[in-house]
Amino acid sequence: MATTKSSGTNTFRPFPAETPDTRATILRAAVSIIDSQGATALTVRSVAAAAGCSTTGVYTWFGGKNGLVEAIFLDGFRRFGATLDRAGRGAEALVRVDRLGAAYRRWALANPTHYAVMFGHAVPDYQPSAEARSEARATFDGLVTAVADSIRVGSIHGEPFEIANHLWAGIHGYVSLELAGMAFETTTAARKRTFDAGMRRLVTGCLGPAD
Amino acid sequence: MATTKSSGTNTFRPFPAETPDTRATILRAAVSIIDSQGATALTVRSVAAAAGCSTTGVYTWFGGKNGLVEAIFLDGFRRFGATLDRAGRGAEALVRVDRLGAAYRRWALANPTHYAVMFGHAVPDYQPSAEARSEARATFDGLVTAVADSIRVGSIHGEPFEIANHLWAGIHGYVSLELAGMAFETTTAARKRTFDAGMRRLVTGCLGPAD
DNA sequence: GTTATCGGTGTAACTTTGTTACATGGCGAC
DNA sequence: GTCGCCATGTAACAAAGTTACACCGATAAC
Repeated sequence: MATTKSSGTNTFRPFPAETPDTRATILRAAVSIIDSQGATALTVRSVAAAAGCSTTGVYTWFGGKNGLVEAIFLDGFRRFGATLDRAGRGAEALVRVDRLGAAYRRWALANPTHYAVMFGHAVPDYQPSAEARSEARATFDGLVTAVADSIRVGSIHGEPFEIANHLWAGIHGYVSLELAGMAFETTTAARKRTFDAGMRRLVTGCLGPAD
Repeated sequence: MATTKSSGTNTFRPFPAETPDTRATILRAAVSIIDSQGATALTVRSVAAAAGCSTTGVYTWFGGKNGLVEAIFLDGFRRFGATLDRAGRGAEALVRVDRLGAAYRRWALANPTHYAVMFGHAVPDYQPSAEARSEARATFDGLVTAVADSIRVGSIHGEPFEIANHLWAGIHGYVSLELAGMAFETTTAARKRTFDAGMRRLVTGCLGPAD
């Protein structure tokens, strides 16, 4: 039920690092498991064992497996958003778009299960709550506006928000198909070339007027 | 182990419709469950009950749940491919592309769980085998070449295969985000408008030279 | 005609996993 | 010092994938 209890009985904590912070420990263990062993290995028991607590701890701090997965979902979007923010700094308009696309693909390929939890149904039964989806979208609002701003000074015409959304959909499409094993290319180098060409094509489609 | 046993003891079957064909019955039941109740409800027991047999039947004909899901996977691509084939007939180049995109989105939204099994990890533990992925790609080879052919007579330049792949990725990106609840628009009408605009933008990106 | 073999079937059990009930213990409040 | 809260652990329950085993009917062999 109660999913956020970060401030427990210890109301005065001069050094927050001292507290065990069971919730963070469990979440770290869960992310570690899902990254290293996949979604199937993410069981309440395995998480509890890795976190050094009993299964009850997962229910105390996350309300159940769903709550834990939702925390993984949100954690993923925060990290993903931070990575994209870093990649999107400096450089000029169109270069920034290219870098964001490359960083997007790199992060997704490096964290395939995490990405699947965020955008697919990697964990059965789990559906992100409205709040979680909203926060996920908020993460992308940052990206979307960054892209839009970087684009506005370029040679692109059209509504910035719609263009950023279009780029997002296209990039996600390439990455999602590649992760699903549906890419036609057999080598990673070839897939990267295809992705890069796709990025150029996507941007090309945004150079003209909306229609 | 043995997944295909369509020819059993009855070597001579003057009227194939007479045979019970347990395998087809089980598969039909599974597809029905996954379409109407989602991936979570797809249990070996529920499928067996719906098919009017015991759980052993699923193991006899599909080798286990994985084999059953793989059959669903393949069945989905066959139906999906047939739908796209129907939608892509007649009409001229760019119109065909638009119709294919619309049919693609319509099928995916009408069969969300099935689509998730085919392109996401809707069922835990299941990973399509190499043969299944190959057959799925073969289904799309039909689409890809159809698109490429329909495009070749149009005003589009570039390698047909790459362009068709690009359109596929873009369409899948929009549809996949919409199915994940990540679309920014709140009404289905608005989402359709965004998708249509995206289709135009995707095609626009293919009008110029490759780079 | 009798018998052996093979393959599809059902029952029942085992294992894993999500979940919950209940008892315990530590900590602050009064 | 006592009470109450709440995080925790143990143990149990229910659901689901899987497997062992016995059964039965048809076909083939003799």
